[in-house]
Amino acid sequence: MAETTEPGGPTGPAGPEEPTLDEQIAAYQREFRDLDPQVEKVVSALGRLNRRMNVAYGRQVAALGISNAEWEVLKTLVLAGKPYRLGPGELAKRLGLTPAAMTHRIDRMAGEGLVTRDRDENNRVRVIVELTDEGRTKWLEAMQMATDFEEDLLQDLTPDERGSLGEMLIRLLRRVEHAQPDAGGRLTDLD
Amino acid sequence: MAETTEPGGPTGPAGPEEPTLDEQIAAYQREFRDLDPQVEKVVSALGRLNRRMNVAYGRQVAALGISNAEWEVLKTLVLAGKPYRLGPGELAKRLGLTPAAMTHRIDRMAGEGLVTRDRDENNRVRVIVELTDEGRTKWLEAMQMATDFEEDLLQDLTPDERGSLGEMLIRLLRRVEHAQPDAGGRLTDLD
DNA sequence: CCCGAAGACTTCAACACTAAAGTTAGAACC
DNA sequence: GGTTCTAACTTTAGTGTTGAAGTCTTCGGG
Repeated sequence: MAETTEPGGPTGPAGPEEPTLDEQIAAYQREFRDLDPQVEKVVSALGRLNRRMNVAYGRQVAALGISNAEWEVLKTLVLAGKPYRLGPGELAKRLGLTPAAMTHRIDRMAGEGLVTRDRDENNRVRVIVELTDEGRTKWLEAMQMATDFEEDLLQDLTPDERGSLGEMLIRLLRRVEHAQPDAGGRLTDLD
Repeated sequence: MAETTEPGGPTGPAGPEEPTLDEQIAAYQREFRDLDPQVEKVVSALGRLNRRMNVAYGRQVAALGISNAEWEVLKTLVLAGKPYRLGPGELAKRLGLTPAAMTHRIDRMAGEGLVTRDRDENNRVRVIVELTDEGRTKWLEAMQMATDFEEDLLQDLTPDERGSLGEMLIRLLRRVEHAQPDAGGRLTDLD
């Protein structure tokens, strides 16, 4: 059964493999004349790196029986600090999803015992989502796995390199935040 | 109507705002003793940066009347090179989604005239998805917007900095790829 | 007081994606 | 040259998300 999907050459060693980063940039340059390879290299590497990292995180937390999406909620609640409470609206805003999606996500997580959902007694319009002890434990386990992974990931960089990498990324972040006052961008994934 | 969701202090200026990157790292350190702030800074900045960038891309291509998902398909076909053809299975693999999802995505895009879908006459099990002229034009327009944006994003970095940033990212990429032989990680988003 | 308006969710309908089962065309074997 | 295997898609059922409409509480006048 032939190779995979090659309509071209008979035995070309350059099959329709997924291109490496360098191949990809070369291909873009062929198709799009005024492309700065250095810029493209940074941007493409950023994108790929993030994608692989998210896959890795997903697998790790799956081992704990939670989804990446649930982990995001746990992180957000922990970041809010004791007593680990936030309303659905605020959670939705921070996670970058709609209130409707948040409602369902909280349903699930409450069913699994990771959070509780109660009406605010002082203002019965509001709802309070609070992390349970079980939820906090899950967060801790996931956090341990994540930091181990991250430490390993940066292993090849010297402390100086880590510093300058972080500094440059923050500069880019500032730039993109400045260019984007905010607006309703949906796209999941937190850090 | 009060602030937003503050059960704590009466007028604390530190409301439940979305934390800045530094606040976030400080919060994690409070909750998780053995956290390396430098590592966390890199990882968190990476995550945030990518999220904002994806939102930005999404808005730009939306102005052209296509979704981020559709743009990924266009990019993948262009990367395949002339005659801009790939099978649904190969597309699915490169985009990180299931063949089933690919089927529907191609349906839509064929309906919009961005691609054509035909059976391979030499092997009628296979299907060939090919970019139309309109699809290629859309890609070009999107590419122009994307590169303008990327160029602007990196504006504050010197050529040397761009080079070392790219080099470090690629080192990280290699490490994460090495640690992840591949496996079936789903998570969309391409570069 | 009672009424209208605003705020904070929740519900509903439509859509996109995944996992698993189904379909159909070539390949391999005897 | 028919049976079985495999590959490449498509279909189906179930989950998660969005956008819009609906519900319920609280606030602000008249």
